[in-house]
Amino acid sequence: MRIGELARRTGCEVETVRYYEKEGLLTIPQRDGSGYRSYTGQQLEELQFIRHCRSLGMPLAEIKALLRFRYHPQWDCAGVNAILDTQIARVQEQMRGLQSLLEQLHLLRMECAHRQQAGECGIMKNLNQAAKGEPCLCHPLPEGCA
Amino acid sequence: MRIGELARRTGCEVETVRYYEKEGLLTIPQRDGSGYRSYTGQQLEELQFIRHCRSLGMPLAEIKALLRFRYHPQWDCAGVNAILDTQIARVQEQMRGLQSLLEQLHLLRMECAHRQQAGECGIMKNLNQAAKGEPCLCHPLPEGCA
DNA sequence: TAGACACCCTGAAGTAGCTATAGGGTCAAG
DNA sequence: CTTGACCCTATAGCTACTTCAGGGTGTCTA
Ligand SMILES: [Zn+2]
Ligand SMILES: [Zn+2]
Ligand SMILES: [Zn+2]
Ligand SMILES: [Zn+2]
Repeated sequence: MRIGELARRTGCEVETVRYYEKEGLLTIPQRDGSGYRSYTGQQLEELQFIRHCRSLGMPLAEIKALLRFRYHPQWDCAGVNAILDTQIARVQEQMRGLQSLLEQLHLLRMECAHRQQAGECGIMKNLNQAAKGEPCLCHPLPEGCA
Repeated sequence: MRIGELARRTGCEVETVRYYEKEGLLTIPQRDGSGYRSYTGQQLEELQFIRHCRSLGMPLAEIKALLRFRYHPQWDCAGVNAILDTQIARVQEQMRGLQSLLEQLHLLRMECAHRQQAGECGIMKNLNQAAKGEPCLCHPLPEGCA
């Protein structure tokens, strides 16, 4: 099959497929008489493997590593588990960051209940205070306001 | 003060300061006899305002908008509130995404309890199944596995 | 007076994972 | 013989920086 059909079947863009090839994730395909890429069912599976891992938020470098385990089923899977654990830790870390961000934003948002002049707006007042080095409501920690 | 002191006082890198200037966030500073940038207390506050907003996860375009409200205190603050609401919605959206990602990763991770050959590893088996278009444990939805 | 060192300058490239654009070739249908 | 759908390469753009190459400035010391 050609690149368009491959893309349609996997739900990803043609440019993305070419990008994965350039990045060394997808096996280099054969070319037909017109110089068009020609893919096999193997490569369709390979691309679906990649997209599935991407949907789990994994970076391309780690997907590359997982593909190597796919091609070497006799290898010890400890590396696979490690990749998963790393990814879980990364996602947890990001969630912690977003959680505290959300709390800060909520605190800040509550400073303005109704429309008024920006100079009187509790949000702007708070941001301007913080700019002067004074304490702010959104970062009520001892050393806050990075 | 020169750029190094400004950077030290705000805890950001010299290159970041020059970057903000290039992006039109920081007021263009005076230059001294040697062509070095020379900053005032006003600009220190401006930079601290920017860094504070960045610590709330706001993109530079929205910080630019907030800076305009800072310089126009007579404007209606509805735009300020809208920026905050947008940012809160964005963070909530990201958290929802990460939350479901985390659940999927946990389900997948549980497929392998001990070291073995990658070909026998429950994680790899699951990923390979998904690559063939078969249902996977990490995406147990009707249409899952994007 | 020469060298060392800390600081400053510009401009360009690199990061992640694509997406989009420019400028062209291939092929079947009408 | 032209239209349209598809394909190709190479390059730039996106975010928010960081890093690097190559060079200038200013002060202190030997
Ligand atoms: Zn307000
Ligand atoms: Zn704050
Ligand atoms: Zn395993
Ligand atoms: Zn899945």
